[in-house]
Amino acid sequence: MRSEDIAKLAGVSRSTVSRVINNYPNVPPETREKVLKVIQQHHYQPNTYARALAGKGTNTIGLFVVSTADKFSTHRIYQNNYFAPFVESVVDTANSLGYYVLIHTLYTLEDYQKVKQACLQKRIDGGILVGTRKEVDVIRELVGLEAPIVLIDYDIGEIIASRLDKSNVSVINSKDYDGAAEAVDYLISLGHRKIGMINGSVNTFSGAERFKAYESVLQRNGLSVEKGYILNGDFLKQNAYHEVRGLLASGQELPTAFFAANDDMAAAAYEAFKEFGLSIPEDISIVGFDDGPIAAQLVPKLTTVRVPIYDMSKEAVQKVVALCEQTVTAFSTVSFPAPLVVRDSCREL
Amino acid sequence: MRSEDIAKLAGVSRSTVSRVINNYPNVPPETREKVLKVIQQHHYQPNTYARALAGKGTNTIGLFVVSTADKFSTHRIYQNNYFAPFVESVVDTANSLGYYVLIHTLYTLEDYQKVKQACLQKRIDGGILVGTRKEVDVIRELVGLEAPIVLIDYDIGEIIASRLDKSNVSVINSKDYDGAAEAVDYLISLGHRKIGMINGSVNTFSGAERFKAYESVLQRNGLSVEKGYILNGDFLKQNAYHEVRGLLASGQELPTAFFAANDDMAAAAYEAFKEFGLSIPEDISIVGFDDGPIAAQLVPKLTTVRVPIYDMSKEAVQKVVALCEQTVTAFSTVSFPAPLVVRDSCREL
DNA sequence: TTGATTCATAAACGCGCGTTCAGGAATCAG
DNA sequence: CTGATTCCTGAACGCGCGTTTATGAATCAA
Repeated sequence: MRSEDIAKLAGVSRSTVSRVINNYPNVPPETREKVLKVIQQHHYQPNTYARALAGKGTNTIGLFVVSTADKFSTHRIYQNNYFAPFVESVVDTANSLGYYVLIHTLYTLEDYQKVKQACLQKRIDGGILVGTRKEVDVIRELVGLEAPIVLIDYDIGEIIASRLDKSNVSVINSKDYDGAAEAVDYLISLGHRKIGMINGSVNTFSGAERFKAYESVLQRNGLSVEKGYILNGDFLKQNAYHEVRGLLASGQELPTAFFAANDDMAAAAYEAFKEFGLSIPEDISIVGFDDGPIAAQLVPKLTTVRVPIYDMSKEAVQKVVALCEQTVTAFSTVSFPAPLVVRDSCREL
Repeated sequence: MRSEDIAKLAGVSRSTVSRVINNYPNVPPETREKVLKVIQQHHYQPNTYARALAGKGTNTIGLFVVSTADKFSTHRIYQNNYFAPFVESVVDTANSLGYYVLIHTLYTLEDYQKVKQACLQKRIDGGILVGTRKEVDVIRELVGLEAPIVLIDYDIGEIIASRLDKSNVSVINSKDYDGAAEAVDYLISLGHRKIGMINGSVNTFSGAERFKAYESVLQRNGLSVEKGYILNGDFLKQNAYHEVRGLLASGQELPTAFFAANDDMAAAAYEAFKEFGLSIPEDISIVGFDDGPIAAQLVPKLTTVRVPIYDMSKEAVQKVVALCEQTVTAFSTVSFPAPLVVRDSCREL
């Protein structure tokens, strides 16, 4: 069923059908009614690609989720308590704005080319990237495309930032440094002096910021940063679990508190602690990051830093859509606050 | 950058460029090389929509995830231990076959129209639906479309099944009835006589099958089906939690074992039991369904029925892609086995 | 009644690409 | 050397739709 068929059935020309569909003003009510009726009856839907080709967009945005694990890993990222809400929220927001979401997972550095490809092919009107690694020079790769791009959780350099208004790249992130600093400050205020860290991937914006804050706050308070207390994780449960067990089994003196770079790894620590007979918060305190769904489900409830995932993803979609529809032309950087949420996983020493 | 630009730069006609891109045999090696070089240099990518319009597909499949919750609910479905792996696996499989995935969430009955729309608009070459409700007459809505459709977790009637080879609709599901029967049989074999059920949405294929099996097995063993022991959930944690608490607080005699229609609701029962001082499996036994990631993470590890989610979603994508590319023309129904995985959440009476 | 203006609509072009078809060059057989 | 064949390639058409432009009808003012 093409628009020409509709035109014939309605006794008008194809142009008129098109004008009706696109809400042109200069078509008399009766004609409009007549055409709409035929469209309804035959369940006509304009061909997206012909439409796109003729100049309309495609109402499709790309969502590119960067995995810290590799494709063959058993750590599945959409089970991750950070990405899952992102995906869901992006899809819902986009749908409610009449947009479709093309979802793609990025495992390797080469996979980033998929973003460029999708834009060059005009497959998407714009794109959102979540969890981009720092070593990828995304800016240079993506700048200059026609499609607007929003990077969630990324930090562009100062220089590039100053020219951002001319770029097609916007950035949305949370104030991870501040949130992490507040978390560590909180532990210190409770009397903790030996504080361990369970790191996320430090080659991501979030991973790096959270660790930097940890180091700085310790130093600012005259506490030493013990290498042995820093566990290297990757935001995923499994590795964190083994790292924590390793420390616990080593026999060395333990920290009295841990700061985990995300909730999943904190949950892994919960398990390891339990297996070694350590109870939270009596024997050991812990703070997480993200405030994803598991945070409040853990026993005891996890004190953590809240990342406003829904707000961020909503903002990202709205931004991309606005840029696609040119209701906005300025690109921007938006930082959401990341406050500490105190629950039951820390005790005063 | 259009193919005509490439043609000019390479000193050939647009037709030749097209032939190179689409791997036509009748173009001499040198010419091919020359054109490919220009394409590489200028990062040319053919416009997807022009391509689609000219007869090629779009290499895009739709993934429609049906939510049992409503859009404004706080129960987010992609955090659900059943859907998240599905989404991830579908995306990965599709990408590895060179396909893109358009993801959509279906909340209301009207939302099912989105599936038809996407097909009619030629936005997708084919579609996959997960978790379709029974009351939706999806068959009638979707049959007759040009695009192939795969329904995961659905049961088409016998009559329609016999004509399935002429239809565009295929079905993939797990043998939920058998799996559930095995689970309840197992509890009975351990000596349990009072077995409760935590139901999922019985308006879905899975929900209905699992409950039917529960009833049948009890009756076959001469056990009565106690209304009071049947809790009505919706596959989501929160409601199950309140239902279980309600039963525990009611003061009535408790079952010695529960069969939960999925792992998430079993996890909710874990919490409720713990709060009422009941330990698993000493005081009460429980079996779940799905064998999602949390099953083995729960303490004690959950005995559950394994649904081969990755296999099913992989099969679904391969099926759709094969149908899109017409390497296969027969539509089919595939049922995967759902075996009981015995862990630590049940004890012998 | 006539010229000027508005309004409704159809014809025509372009979006970028795949593919068919025909023509020209090159190769071959005779 | 000539006619037949093969090989290569460019022109032309169509995919379905948005939009511009032109045309003809209808309305208005004078």
